[in-house]
Amino acid sequence: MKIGELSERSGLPASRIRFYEANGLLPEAARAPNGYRDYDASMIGRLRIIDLAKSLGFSLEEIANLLPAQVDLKPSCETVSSALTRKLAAIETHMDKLRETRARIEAALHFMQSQPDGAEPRDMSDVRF
Amino acid sequence: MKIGELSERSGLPASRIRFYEANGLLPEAARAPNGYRDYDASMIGRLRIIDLAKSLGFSLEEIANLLPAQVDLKPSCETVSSALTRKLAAIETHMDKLRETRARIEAALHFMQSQPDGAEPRDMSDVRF
DNA sequence: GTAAACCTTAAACCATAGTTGAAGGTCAAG
DNA sequence: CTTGACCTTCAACTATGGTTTAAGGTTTAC
Repeated sequence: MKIGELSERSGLPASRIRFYEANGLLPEAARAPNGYRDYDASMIGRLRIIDLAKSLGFSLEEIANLLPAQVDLKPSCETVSSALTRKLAAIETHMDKLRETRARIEAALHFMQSQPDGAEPRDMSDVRF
Repeated sequence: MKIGELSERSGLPASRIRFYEANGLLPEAARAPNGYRDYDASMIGRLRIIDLAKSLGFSLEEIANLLPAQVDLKPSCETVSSALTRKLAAIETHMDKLRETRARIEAALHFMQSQPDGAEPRDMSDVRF
């Protein structure tokens, strides 16, 4: 399969497939005698895994580290599990920050509501949230 | 007060103060006869409000829309309250997305654990999380 | 023979929030 | 009078991440 067909079958532009290869998310493609990339059908699955990982919040760099570029070297279940677990922890951290910001915004909102109607928000400069 | 003094008193580099003015976060500064910006003490408070808003997750563009550049035109409590309320809603939306991603990662993790030891993660391509 | 598909490399794009530099004007001290 | 500190404007650069496009050159297909 040439890159154009893989592109059609995967729904990704060929430029992106080349980019992923150049950045270690895909193994270096085998080449036909004319120099064209030559893929087998398993690449479609691999591209879907990449999409899945992206949608779970993994950066391309993380994905490249997780899916080794050597075709026959596959990540162990432990490698993947621990990456997922770490990503879970990162999400918790992120959510904690959002909760703290939410609390500060709520405090600001309550402060606004406790102020007389004509108060000037600029006076908030003395207030700490 | 010249920009250098405002810079010292506010803790922000003069370059940033000029940048804020150029981007509509601050009113156009009054000018001394020599062209130098001439500030009064209220600017310090205004800069602190900007810092506060940034720390609550408002972008510079949002802040510029919220704090009109005309010195004497001040946002009403309602304007500020509704901006805060909208930001709160945005945070909830964001947290919902994180919760969904977290659930999908957990599903992937459970799937991994249910797999035999030698299973190849690349086979996950058929699985939808 | 010409158009479409492929190749490479490099550069541009998007957004955000600035910082830095160049070229030049102004001001206080010694 | 001159040196250095400060001021002006405007443009270009920084960084991050993921793409996309452009330019220029083969190869294949009809």
